[in-house]
Amino acid sequence: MIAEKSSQSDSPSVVSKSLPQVRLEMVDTFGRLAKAMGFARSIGEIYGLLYLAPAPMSAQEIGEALSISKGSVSTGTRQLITFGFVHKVWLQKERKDYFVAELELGDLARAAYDNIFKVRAQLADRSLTGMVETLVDDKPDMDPEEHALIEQRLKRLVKMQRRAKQLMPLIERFIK
Amino acid sequence: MIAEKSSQSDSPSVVSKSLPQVRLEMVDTFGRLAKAMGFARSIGEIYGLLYLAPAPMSAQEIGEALSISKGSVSTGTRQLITFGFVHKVWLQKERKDYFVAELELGDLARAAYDNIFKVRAQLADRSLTGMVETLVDDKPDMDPEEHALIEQRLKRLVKMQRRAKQLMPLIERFIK
DNA sequence: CGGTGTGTTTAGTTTAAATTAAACGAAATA
DNA sequence: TATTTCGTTTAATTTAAACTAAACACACCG
Repeated sequence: MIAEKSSQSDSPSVVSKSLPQVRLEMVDTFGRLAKAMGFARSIGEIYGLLYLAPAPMSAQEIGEALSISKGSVSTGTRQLITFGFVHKVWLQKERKDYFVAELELGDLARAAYDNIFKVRAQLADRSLTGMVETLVDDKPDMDPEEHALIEQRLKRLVKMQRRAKQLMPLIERFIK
Repeated sequence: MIAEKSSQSDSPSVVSKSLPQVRLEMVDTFGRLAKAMGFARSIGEIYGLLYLAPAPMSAQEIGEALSISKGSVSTGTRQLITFGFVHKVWLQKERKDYFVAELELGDLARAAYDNIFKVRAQLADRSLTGMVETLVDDKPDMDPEEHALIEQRLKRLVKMQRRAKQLMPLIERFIK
């Protein structure tokens, strides 16, 4: 038999108050999305949970809703906060932290852009520069033809990177 | 009979011909990049190897240069080919496949865009649509206030997605 | 037909990452 | 000060992904 909707009284192993289907789907969707972007699934799930929450949620509530541990909630929320996807709120008199999803889509996109795309672009930039330098060092020991070929291909990459850099402010204008 | 390559000058445990430093760096850089984008590191390494290769490389050569197994080379090259980053060539009379990196930067960017970004966008699209439908199903059992709130937030997402869609042709124009 | 040189697939192993449980620490409460 | 209640951190476990070795399949050649 499958999940009886409303048994007279709640049996012990049943989740205290199960979420509506939409919210479960949102949790799942953001969980997948996070994973696709190289983050832990739970990070996405927490955000998905908070995104449709009618009120700020405590760490404990989050853990129970998603069946994950205190520790995971702690590290997950911390990450989300540093990325700017979530913020803490303090409810009157309460000792607990409460969490709220950042809904402002512009802010969200910008945070993602700054923290992920831009950083990666810089890293790529640096290593490309490094390779150009290395090629100079390698030159003496290298077949001249191979050297020329590699030089030419590195130049391609530099060119591509320049193009990407042109694209960036364009995107920035769009999402800010 | 297992003929070792040529007994004259090769010591057995030494890699047949070690790559110049630049090429090693390229392998490493693309390996990292791939990992950062959620792919297996080896995928990136294969591409990095081929990108600076003076000639098409066989599966065996790739495996030896990167010290990875036949199987990894096989699955790696397959992925790269389906993404359009690499293609096979047949050298005259040879039975083996040889691999070449796709150098055309436009093609590369387009392939990445089509195969990764666009696909993800479509997936997100579909699940969002699904959630809107689910919300309709959920409505009867749901607190009207919560329903309204969720509806409003789903609408935000839809709006954001519409913006993202506007951005896409812009990017396409740029990279094609 | 074998036999040889390929590429692919599969089952099992290894490695890396995410998650948890438990210890710890800090603040509030009495 | 002792106690409770959170939140964070650490060590250990679990889970997932990548990788390998070996079996398999296919084409070609004798």
